[in-house]
Amino acid sequence: MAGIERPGPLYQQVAAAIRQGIADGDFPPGSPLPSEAQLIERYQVSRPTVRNAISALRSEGLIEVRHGKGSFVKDAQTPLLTIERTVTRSGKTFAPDPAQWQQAHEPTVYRTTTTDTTGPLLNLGEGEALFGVDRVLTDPATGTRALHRVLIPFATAENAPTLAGAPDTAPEEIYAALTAAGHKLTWSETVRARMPQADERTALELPDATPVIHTLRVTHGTDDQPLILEELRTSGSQAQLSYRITADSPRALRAVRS
Amino acid sequence: MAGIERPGPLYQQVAAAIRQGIADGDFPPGSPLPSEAQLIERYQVSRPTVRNAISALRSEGLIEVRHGKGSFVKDAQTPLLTIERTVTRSGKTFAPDPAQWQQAHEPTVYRTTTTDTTGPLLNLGEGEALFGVDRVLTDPATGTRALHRVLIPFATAENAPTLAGAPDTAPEEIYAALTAAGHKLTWSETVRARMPQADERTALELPDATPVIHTLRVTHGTDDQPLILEELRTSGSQAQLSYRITADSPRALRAVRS
DNA sequence: TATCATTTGTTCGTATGTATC
DNA sequence: CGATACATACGAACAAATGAT
Repeated sequence: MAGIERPGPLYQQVAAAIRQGIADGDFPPGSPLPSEAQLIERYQVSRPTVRNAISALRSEGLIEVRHGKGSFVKDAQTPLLTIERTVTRSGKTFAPDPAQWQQAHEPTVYRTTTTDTTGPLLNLGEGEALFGVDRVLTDPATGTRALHRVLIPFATAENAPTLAGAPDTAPEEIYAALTAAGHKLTWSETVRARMPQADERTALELPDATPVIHTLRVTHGTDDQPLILEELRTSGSQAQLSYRITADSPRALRAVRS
Repeated sequence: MAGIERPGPLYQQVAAAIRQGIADGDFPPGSPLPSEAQLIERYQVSRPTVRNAISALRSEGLIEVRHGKGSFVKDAQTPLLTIERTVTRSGKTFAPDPAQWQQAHEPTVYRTTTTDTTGPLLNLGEGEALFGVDRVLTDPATGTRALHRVLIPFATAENAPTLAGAPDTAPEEIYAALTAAGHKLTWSETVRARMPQADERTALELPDATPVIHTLRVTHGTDDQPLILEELRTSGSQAQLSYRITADSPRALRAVRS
């Protein structure tokens, strides 16, 4: 054994030794770890033990393993992209999300109905008709991807003539259309994090051990009536959300459940 | 082989079959999966293959494995706890976070200095002196835990007499003290998600495949001057954050980096 | 293009340790 | 205490990706 004496499972001892090596700068960010064969030799353990140790480090997000090449230390992941979630407005026009999103494809427009998740948020029963618009967004500067969805109840579309014909409008312009229809808009938003589903992992091109940030934003009009629902999913380690907050009098807080 | 013919690694086929069983309701939430020995028998594969499949499902957060007992289907985890991040005020008093936090221990008060993360947020150089206050919070209704940290620059404490003597004050009262000192407060907050460190996993009592939601909140006073920095870390699957947003004129957005 | 060495991925077999009931 | 279930550990072989020859 080479420098391993602490108690606990062998593979954890190996993992701890490698962790220490990373912390000590023996393996700087981006550099390769010793190969499995070398780790076997160095710590005098079997291959399953080495692989178990590497698996532990990978699920901590500390290293990245590439088939046929080796294991590499991830660089301390400062989020590359900041997504500003505060809504800004100049007169009657709303500023777009300052992230330089590009659409990977044309938006997908479809019809659907409320579910037990979306129904309560829109203050509708189950089975009510909705327009849905899905977009895959890309930030070309960082390569970060995001999935964006807008759900527009038929009732909302009917009251804002611009929307009924073209639900695949940018969110800023939906806001403007709703304002033009006489609404004074406010928003409520919830944020949660979870591990991605398999399809999300491929759609967002997520590496291992990367959680998904999931936001639900409800746009409220006059009398706090819910008008539309937006959903945004993106990488929790590549992107961060940003909010600006001002103190407000304690109106009845809308309870937002998901 | 029993119902497995798709291509790809064997363990992925087994994992897919179990996933399907969960989706089909063969294994309802909370119920145990067949034991390893039974899965070996059912799919006619070796023990490493079965364990590999189970490991994949575990890292997706689909199942939970308990030593000596078995593997259990996790119930679809709707966040149990909503943490309202909007600041509300009545006159000169600020309302506390409505989550029913209890302190697990007395707050830990210490002195520290700015780092390359905290310095820029507070608009200070590196090595500037700070008070630090750490708290472990618990929501008794759900058992959800959170780690809260307040960093108070000495310069801020000196200008708000109440703070200098007792930095371990509840955030609402810090806000009130800063308002009393003549500041009109605004806040900027960033949210990110990542996998927990080992110590966070134990402190927050996180199960496997659970990401951490990490927020950084800067309180700004007159002239957008940064006054204090708050940090909140909690489970991304047990808790969700909630924000209320009103459209604002496009002032210079404070770029918040972490 | 083809081949080869290196490196990680998958799969089998087997034995023993430890937690739960 | 014993039976069951998961955890750890060793050994061995072949597959697949990568990069260089």
